[in-house]
Amino acid sequence: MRATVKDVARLAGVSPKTVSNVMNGIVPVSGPTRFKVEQAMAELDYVPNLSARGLRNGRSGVIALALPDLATPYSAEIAHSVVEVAHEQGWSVQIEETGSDPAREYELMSRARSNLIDGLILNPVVLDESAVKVGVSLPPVVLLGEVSQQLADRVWVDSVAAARDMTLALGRTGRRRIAVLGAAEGRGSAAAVLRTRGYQAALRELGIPWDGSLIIPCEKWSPDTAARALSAYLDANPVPEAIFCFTDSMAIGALSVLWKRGLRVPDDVAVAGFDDIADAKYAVPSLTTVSFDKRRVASEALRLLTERMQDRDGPQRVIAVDYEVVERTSTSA
Amino acid sequence: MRATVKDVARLAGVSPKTVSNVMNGIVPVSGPTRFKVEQAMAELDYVPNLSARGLRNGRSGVIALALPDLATPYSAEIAHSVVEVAHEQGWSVQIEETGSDPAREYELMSRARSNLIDGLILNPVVLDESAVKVGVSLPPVVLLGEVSQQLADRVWVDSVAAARDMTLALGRTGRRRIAVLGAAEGRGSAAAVLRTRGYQAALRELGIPWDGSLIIPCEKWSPDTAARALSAYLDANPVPEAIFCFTDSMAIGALSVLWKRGLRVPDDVAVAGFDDIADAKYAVPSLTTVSFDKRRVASEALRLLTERMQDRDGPQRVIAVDYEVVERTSTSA
DNA sequence: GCCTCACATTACATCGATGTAATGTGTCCC
DNA sequence: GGGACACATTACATCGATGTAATGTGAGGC
Repeated sequence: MRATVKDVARLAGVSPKTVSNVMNGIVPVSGPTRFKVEQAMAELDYVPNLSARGLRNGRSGVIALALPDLATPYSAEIAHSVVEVAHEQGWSVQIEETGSDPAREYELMSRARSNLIDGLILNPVVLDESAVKVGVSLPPVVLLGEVSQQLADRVWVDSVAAARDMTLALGRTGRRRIAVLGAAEGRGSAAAVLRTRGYQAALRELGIPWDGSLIIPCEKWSPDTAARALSAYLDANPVPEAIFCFTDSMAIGALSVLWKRGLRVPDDVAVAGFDDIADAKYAVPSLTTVSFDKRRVASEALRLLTERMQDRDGPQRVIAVDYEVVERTSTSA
Repeated sequence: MRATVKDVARLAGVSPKTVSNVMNGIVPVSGPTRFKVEQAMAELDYVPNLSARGLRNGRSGVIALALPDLATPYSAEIAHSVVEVAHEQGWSVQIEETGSDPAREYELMSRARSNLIDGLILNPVVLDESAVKVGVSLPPVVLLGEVSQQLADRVWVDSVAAARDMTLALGRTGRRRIAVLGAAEGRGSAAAVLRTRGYQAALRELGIPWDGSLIIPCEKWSPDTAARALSAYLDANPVPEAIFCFTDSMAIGALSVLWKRGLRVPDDVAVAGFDDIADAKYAVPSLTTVSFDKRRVASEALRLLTERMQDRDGPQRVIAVDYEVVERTSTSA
């Protein structure tokens, strides 16, 4: 049987509350007593029961992180950063996958209200108006990424500006027939809409007329679907001078397709991505992309979240994380 | 204030226990009563407090998954599968990173004993003798991957056989100067030792004499370190006919280095990996690798874990997951 | 020697859900 | 009509840690 505070107290010859005081360190405990208690804890190999503590305190020390799909490198890197930063601050992280399913996002909200979780960092995909209902008593929530409505605290990278900068960078290398892969077709994700918007803005600045045939839609932002979409596109259209993929994962799929077709990157066509995942640097050829500090995203998200736990009714805040266009071989002139 | 069973009971005009009975469905509840209770729950937007339930039941419905580094594609895919399978069975997953640090593995064990977690799936790196102490009352644990000692239930892929098969496959394409990248130098990870052993076995079968200069050590199994290690190696040694990388991540680093040096894959040198991560198929050129079903790994691990929770003293079990050598462009003749 | 004051420690209640054992409410049968 | 029996429901205790308020213990001052 597991030892409890009671057992420790009995062995140390003190009351349970004193044991608790030793652990928490808020109420002062005299030296000798503390020593006795600590020895008893060690002897019994005492581990506090966090369910009981959570029940009593109303806090569990666990936050949830909800991502669309952990297997994608982008999500994985974000998860890595969040887990790392959270651990440094004494939090545990429970991971949930939403699979782009709004129902899961609802489910998570109620899970977060079940007191096993003190807060939620949510990277929504379809969300927008769906899950985060206004008026319902929400747990502390921080959103990651682009969301059209302002529903909760949020950490993001300015997709419009970044996509614009990337398109301008492609333009500077002299390429004019710049395609985008992953654009929003009808109601797409917020990120797709915004990145498309930045792309359009850049075209205007570059004096390049809008050409709808350079918009390559792609429903899922994975290498598989990107590869299929690009392949189908190339079957029916001339090769663009550049392809701006809305994520690095898609760019990796694109590079693979281009290579298989004997098209040389960057000589025949330039390729750019977004996110700067770890493998971008090791793509063949190394991938030009929009880079930002994922650890910073994680630490800002956690900061907003913990501050929100303190002050449930404070004003909503939005943190924009800096980005940078990193030009590598895949777009060299 | 959050509603509790008491509030629901009052509104429904029944006792708290009846509310509990409705939720759990073990004790029968008459139709009308059940209806009243359900309506009261809906009206109050009742969400059960899982800390309290966990305290009472001794189970939290949460398992922990500990991986060396979530950001690596391999870990990410495993995490994805575990989270997915666990969710299907009603479990939540708390993720921890060990960063190859045995201290973290200890910490996890005690965390798992703190009742916030019902069990632990651990992918150890250095572990071996370190963390899982015999004789200490352990929580239910399932180990993933290669471990030299038999300490707990385990799910693995037979690294010796797989490495042997891969090496034989490389030999069949006529290549004889087969290097390995990531081999164990001194006390390496269990996987490194076993894969090296399989490689050696294959060489003997192929009648290729052992050549120590073809062993390229690499302390961390990341693209970065692999790229650096291979680069340094190529500065000082002739180009091998094939490079068997002990993980796909390393292979991706290797492909990048080879491409930068103008060495053509597979014409000048073949490259093979291990794990069949999602990007292997989209590498340039597509990567030959050892493939296995990660979802199967996850479901077997979860099965062993839940069965272990039922029967803490049952015999230890080991599940070997099938693998397959998938030959892609990077090793074609 | 007595009273005060500070401080460490204790007894008890509490967090919310649920198992146990007892109570209540019917139905069925002789 | 009365007794037995099934079944739904209830009162109470419990899981383990901790806040509250009260108690105990000592030192220090007159």
